Amino acid sequence: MTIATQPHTILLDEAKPGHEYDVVRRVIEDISENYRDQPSLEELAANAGMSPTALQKLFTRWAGLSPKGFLQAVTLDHARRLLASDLPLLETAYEVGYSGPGRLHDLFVTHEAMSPGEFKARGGGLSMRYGFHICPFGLALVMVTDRGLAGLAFCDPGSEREALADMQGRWPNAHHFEDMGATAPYAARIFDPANWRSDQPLRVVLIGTDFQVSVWNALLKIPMGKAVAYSDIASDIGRPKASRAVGAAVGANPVSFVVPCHRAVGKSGALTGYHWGLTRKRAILGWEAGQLATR
DNA sequence: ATGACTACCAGAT
DNA sequence: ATCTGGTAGTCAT
Repeated sequence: MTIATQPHTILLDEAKPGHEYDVVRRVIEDISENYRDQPSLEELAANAGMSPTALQKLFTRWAGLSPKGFLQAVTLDHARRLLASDLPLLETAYEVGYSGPGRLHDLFVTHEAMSPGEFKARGGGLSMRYGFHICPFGLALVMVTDRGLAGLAFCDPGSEREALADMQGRWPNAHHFEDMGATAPYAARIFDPANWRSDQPLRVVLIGTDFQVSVWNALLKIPMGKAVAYSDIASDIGRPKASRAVGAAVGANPVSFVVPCHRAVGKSGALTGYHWGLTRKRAILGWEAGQLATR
């Protein structure tokens, strides 16, 4: 069924990159609501209020993938294939310890977990610097400590307060202050694949319960372009029946995108949920497919 | 009590 | 043959 979208006129700032994702997001919503009847580029463009060629260009520049390609990349069948491919990969793939650097997540991440004591302190004695940055998926709220990246959240322009509250609530005892200068390099490093290099691994600090950390650790092992079922993660961490609890832990991941919680899907390949909005999950998955295709 | 889960069964298409 | 919806196990918060 087609939603009668108002002929919303975009008044200002159409060229700003932040608004680019706005357009893309609407198109993605459109696609995911109507993907069953294979909307044509013309229809999508009409709904978005722009010319087919303009949309084609914008979308492709954004995702590295045409709207059509994106449509396919986010399909159930596709997700199933990602799942089916090689499941043993979780067991074998990378050698990872809690401390040693390793090749994880094409982004190249070094991660360490905070001690249980530090976790219980709920951030006490920790300084968190934060900043908002435009990224391919809207606004990114980046939070860092002197030990590395501790938080990454998404939001749309206008809802910065909520995102910040959400994040700060996770470490209520920390000293939070804004410092875009400190966070900007992280944003640049994270969202531009050109900067994903092993010689400067991204330092990440995982702050959570033991169970959560083990789940996030498992997520870190999923390479780009692959997906894993919650139940697979459950088996991987040695609690085959805890898939539901795994879902909760995945959902609690404070470092979204970097810890690729978007690559966790239902056993059927269905995208079951995302703390920062299902549309965003689709966007990230589609964008990743585009990065792979362009590589 | 509550889920970003699953396996399973009954109807419906 | 498939899809949909409800149900009953499960387990860390």
